Amino acid sequence: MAMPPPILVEEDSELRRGPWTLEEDTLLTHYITRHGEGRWNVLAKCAGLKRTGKSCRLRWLNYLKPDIKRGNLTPQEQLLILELHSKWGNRWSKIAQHLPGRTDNEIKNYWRTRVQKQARRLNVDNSKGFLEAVRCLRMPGLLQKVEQTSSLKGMSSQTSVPCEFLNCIDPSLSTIRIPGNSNHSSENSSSVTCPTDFTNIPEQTDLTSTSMYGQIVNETCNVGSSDYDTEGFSLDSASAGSLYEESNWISDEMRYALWNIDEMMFRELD
DNA sequence: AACCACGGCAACCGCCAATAT
DNA sequence: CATATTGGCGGTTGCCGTGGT
Repeated sequence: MAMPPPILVEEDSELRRGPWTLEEDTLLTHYITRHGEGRWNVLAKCAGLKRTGKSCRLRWLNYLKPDIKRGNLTPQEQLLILELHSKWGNRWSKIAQHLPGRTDNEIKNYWRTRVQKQARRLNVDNSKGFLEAVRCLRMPGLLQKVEQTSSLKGMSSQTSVPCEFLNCIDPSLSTIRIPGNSNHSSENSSSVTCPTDFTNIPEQTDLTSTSMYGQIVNETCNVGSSDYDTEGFSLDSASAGSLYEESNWISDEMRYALWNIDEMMFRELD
């Protein structure tokens, strides 16, 4: 494969920069497969790569590592990102620890390109107002979409999504009931269980069962060692919908923009 | 068909903390 | 203990594909 001309960097005579070639990827992958990762500067030299150790590390962690998950973020993952960002801010690596297979870079890009863009359109000075708006208005629609995807896949109607968002509707709310698919649901609604307290999320959260490879989890979702389960009272779909529609503290303009977010996020799933 | 604007994302940069010497 | 090196993180840049005109 023809390599693009290397960009000369001071001190190092021939360090390459820019997009990685297939040949470089192969070299890096084979080397790490045989020798493991770490000692990136040494690794770069030994692998025969004319790259900085940093560059190799980044390429491996963000692209080549076998367990990297590809494709659009699932609704569950999107919810989790919104939630964790509201809790931790721009701690991308920390947030990424809770989304198996997703990299901090990917989450950061998602946030900047999708979420912040909407914040700008809303003319909301970033975090608080916008996040509150997202929390209270996006939630029911997104939950419905989660339910739809699980229905389409013929899986259990019981879908779990961690959602402190619901606290903005009612702090004691942990379960929101949304319309179920009559094909597989014994009743007319199915429940989405959410933790009432998201502040105690364990450092190592395994959401593999909920989001890895696009699966929707049955029953409750395992977050760390404890299952989040129904606690408190339920909100039926009509109530959720009306809350969505009747949040009168928010402007029409903001509501419109938030609906656009729904469109944007849901389109990815269709 | 050509041009332009925009969005998404891979890759880089700069800083800082941890670790090695 | 001081300094150098390495690794990790968040912010930013720039390329490329796509859609609109």
